[in-house]
Amino acid sequence: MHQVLYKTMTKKVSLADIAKSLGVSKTLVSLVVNGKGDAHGINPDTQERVREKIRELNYEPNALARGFRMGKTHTIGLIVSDISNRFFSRIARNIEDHAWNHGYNVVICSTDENIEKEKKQIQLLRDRKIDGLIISTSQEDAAYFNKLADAGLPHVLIDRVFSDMKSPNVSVDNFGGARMAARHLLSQGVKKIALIAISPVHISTIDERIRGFESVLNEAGITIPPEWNIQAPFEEIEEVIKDNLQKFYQRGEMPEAIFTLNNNLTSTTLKYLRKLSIRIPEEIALIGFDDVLYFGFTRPSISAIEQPVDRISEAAFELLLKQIDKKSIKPHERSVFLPVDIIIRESSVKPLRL
Amino acid sequence: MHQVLYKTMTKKVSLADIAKSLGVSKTLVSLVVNGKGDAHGINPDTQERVREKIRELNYEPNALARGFRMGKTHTIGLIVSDISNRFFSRIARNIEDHAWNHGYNVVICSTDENIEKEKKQIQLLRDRKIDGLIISTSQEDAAYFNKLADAGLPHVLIDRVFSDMKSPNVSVDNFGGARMAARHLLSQGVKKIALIAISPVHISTIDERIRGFESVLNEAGITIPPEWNIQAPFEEIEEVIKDNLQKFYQRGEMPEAIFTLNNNLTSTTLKYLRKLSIRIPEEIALIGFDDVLYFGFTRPSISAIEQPVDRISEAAFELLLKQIDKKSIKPHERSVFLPVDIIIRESSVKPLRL
DNA sequence: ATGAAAGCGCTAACAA
DNA sequence: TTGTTAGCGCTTTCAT
Repeated sequence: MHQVLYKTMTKKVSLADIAKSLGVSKTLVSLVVNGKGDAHGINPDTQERVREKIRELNYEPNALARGFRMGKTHTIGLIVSDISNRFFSRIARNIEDHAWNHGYNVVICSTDENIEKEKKQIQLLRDRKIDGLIISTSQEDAAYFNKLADAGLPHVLIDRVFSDMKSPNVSVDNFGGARMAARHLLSQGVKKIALIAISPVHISTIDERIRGFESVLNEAGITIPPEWNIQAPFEEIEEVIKDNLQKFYQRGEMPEAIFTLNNNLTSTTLKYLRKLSIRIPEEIALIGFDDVLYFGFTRPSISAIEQPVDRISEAAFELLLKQIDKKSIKPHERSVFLPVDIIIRESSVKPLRL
Repeated sequence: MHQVLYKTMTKKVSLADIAKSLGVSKTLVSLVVNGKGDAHGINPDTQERVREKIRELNYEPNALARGFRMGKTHTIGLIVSDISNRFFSRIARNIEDHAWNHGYNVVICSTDENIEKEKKQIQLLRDRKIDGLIISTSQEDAAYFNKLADAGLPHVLIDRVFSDMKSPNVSVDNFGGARMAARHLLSQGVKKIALIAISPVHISTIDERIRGFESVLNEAGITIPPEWNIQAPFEEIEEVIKDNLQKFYQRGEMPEAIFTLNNNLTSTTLKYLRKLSIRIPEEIALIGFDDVLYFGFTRPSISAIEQPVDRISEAAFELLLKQIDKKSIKPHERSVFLPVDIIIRESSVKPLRL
């Protein structure tokens, strides 16, 4: 056995190896490796000898073994619908930074709004013993997460949340943001308004945005006709938007304004509006939920409801870390609710009719 | 000791637990858990009893322990300069999909082009025993990766590669793409051309794009004057572009065209060109390396060199998997080299001068 | 067809 | 100030 190792393999050097070659115990080495040497009153000389040997043998601690032993992987999961969506990639970036600053890695998963896939991903991450989870869920209710909470997995829901929920969560004022958009549109004198959402509508953000938007219209005595109340399944966004816009155009019955419920929808709508050479905002005004950098310098620039991505990420990570570190979260801190802003640009401002 | 566990903790159930409660051995349970029951000729009834118990006790295999024992984490690392850059978030998404299909998770790290940070990240991932690594490096030469190769860590370099390199890698024709851009610009009759790059220029993609672009200009007897050969450090892209564009504008000495070396640079340039109300393409034509969805429907739409993101990701993952699975990679497969396309849109087409 | 036992690399009681 | 030892949960020879 020994010979075999000896002969061929460049076996990784372990704690035991360096302990043996130094004639000390593994404990000792472990202590100095983890910087607990002084705290445990270990002879500075000995410590130096250990460090020397570590360098000499090129020892690399096996974090996996350590994690196994300590029940901690220093890895968190981030689950979103699509990491290539700018909103989520910015969140990912922010969370990654916070994680890095605290010695954590983050593994990302995209669900494509597929609930079964999402559950599988969560289960896999749990099996892999991640220390915590930040998730923008596609599920329909809080049941699954209440179970997660009971199971003691630190996690926080972001973006999409549920009202009756134990889990810490951070969300934005989707309802209020949508109301801002509606009021703004109304102030431009438009009455014929279309709305483009993704289905399933059970997703809290979408639901709230729809309700907020319609609430203002209703107050003004306006209803969105069914054919202008569009819902596109995640995989069919392109087709649905394209088809509907074309239909409007051909029939000559176009809305005066469109409210799109996320940045992806906004971009896609913009794309097909352009293809049809429909003038924005003259023929159709456009405003979307969720701002994206380029909206600011497109021609026309695109109005949007801006979400505080940095604050979302920061709050989420903080909430997660508290759970991981078993620090208490006061009830009123458990749900972080952030305001949004409306950024009015060219796309939604109707030219003055003199 | 036992009492303590017994009393309070809802200890996770382990293989041993279900083995004990069934009066069988851990081996047996392990075998059926891993679906090797039949192969080892284990009594179907026994197998069913085990499965039953697993359900009853809600047993969840500890993938961490398994990984520790087997020396495999089923996790790969993806290191890029910035995951929120659309180019990389698309790559991430693609790689994540491939990984998921093969039972792997991916942990992402953004380096901000910081070499020291990158090295720390790699080291951390190695300590965490990831099975492999896909990286768009910011390093200056292949030395580090040659060492990685020697150390036996499966990895593949993407996007940015080195010529003298052992590591499998996948890159695109940066040189050729830049030449296309240059030829196109020349065909529009422009002679006064500026180039905006990120520094450090040692990054292979940037270097190649610059060389490719200049080679065509040189052939046409054109040189880019130093003040139009702009290099922006990663953290100062905004400022540098803004300042330079302003300078051109104020002095009234503007180039007729600008070539930007990545999508971020293109967007930022576009942004400040607009702020200065400089007309594109009439006053300044613009073409960038790396295409982004919205370039297609901006007004004007933006010309760009398009990279085959899907193929990059696919090739990279395949190359990585082969290494992880210890399958041989033929020498000629070790470097995947992909073509790029030029997409000519409005921003780079000069109006006819009659 | 099933079981015993060793061991992956590390940490933490407990001893000395 | 340092060492002994017992696991963490799993897989895998090698026995039976």
